[in-house]
Amino acid sequence: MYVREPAPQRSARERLLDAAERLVIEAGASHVTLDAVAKRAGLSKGGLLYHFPTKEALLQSMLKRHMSEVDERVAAERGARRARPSGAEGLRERVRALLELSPRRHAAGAALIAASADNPALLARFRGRYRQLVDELPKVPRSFERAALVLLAVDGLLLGELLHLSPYTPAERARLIKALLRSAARCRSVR
Amino acid sequence: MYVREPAPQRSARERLLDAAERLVIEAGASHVTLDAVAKRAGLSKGGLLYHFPTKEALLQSMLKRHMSEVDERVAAERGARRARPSGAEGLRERVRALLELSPRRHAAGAALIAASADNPALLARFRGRYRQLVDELPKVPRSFERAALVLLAVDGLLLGELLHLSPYTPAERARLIKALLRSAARCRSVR
DNA sequence: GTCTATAGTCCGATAGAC
DNA sequence: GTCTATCGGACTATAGAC
Repeated sequence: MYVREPAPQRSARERLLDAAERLVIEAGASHVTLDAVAKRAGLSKGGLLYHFPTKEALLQSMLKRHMSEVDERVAAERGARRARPSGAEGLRERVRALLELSPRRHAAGAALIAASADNPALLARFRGRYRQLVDELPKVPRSFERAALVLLAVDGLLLGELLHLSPYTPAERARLIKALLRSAARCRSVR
Repeated sequence: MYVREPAPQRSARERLLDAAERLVIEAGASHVTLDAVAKRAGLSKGGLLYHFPTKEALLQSMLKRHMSEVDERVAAERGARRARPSGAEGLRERVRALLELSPRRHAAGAALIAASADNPALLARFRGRYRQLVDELPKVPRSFERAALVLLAVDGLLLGELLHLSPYTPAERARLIKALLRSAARCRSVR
């Protein structure tokens, strides 16, 4: 006798988060309405609101799941090399992990930020996570700027693409990413 | 006899654009409603819609005016030095001009992008302007990446601040801007 | 847990008086 | 040119049946 299937298929909750994520990526923040999300997940609006009592709760869960997935990806990248690097060493790995994230994950993160754009509470969570990253940067006068500039350029690239105002061709983008990784690697020695 | 006052005071049209700009900066994109803009300009919604037949027309005019003002600022910076620089030389001046723009102008630009976030037509105009900038960058393999990375970092800083997810302290920000200008200046010689 | 129905709000836009 | 009044639609959220 079996215990009723451990995880027969994705739970309704997860299907809702999937649907919302797909929507925010494909249609943009303004199209993430309760109706649209529920319809896409094959549920009614009432059904959605059972799992997420408010829209903010939905966004909050999307954000949380997204950050977990990015962390897992970074941890995987880290595991494949050496354990627990710190300072600028960690930066290189994080930049690599960030840039090698699937386009889908990029889009999700950036679009989520856009969707949270006028919700200070949601953004605070994101900002806090970012601050942790900055605190791991080397403190030495020149190294800090070097490392932070790499981070800023990554932001510029990803946010620019989210907002559809990046004018770079795929070829140019590839060159930029290579340069970014080179730059991040160069930071290591200046630690 | 006088020709009915050349420009007695700001026209209703300009007052509307001012009001909309103040709103998008202070309250965020989602608060730029026709009602709110009209009220802030001391007009009714009907009055507003006489000058701007649709909301998109309003945003379009805001964008146009904003880009004109930035261009004027860059031209001023340019005039104070030497005329018509090109390539990476132009980059340094543009980066300087961009970074030295008033916080208000920064906020306006970034907030406008956010307000246009799901209007492809409006964004195309912005993207086109950006592409011109990229086309002025040096084409040489290493120089291009160097220069583009500076631009990307500027974007990252400004967009990050728009979205209120920049975690940098004012002191850190000042250090980053100095580093950015140094980096842009260094591009010149690699032309 | 999931549904339907609907309340209540706000938005962009139109119509027409002045 | 500017106003008031209002329409039609979309949104978040609630209430209550199943």
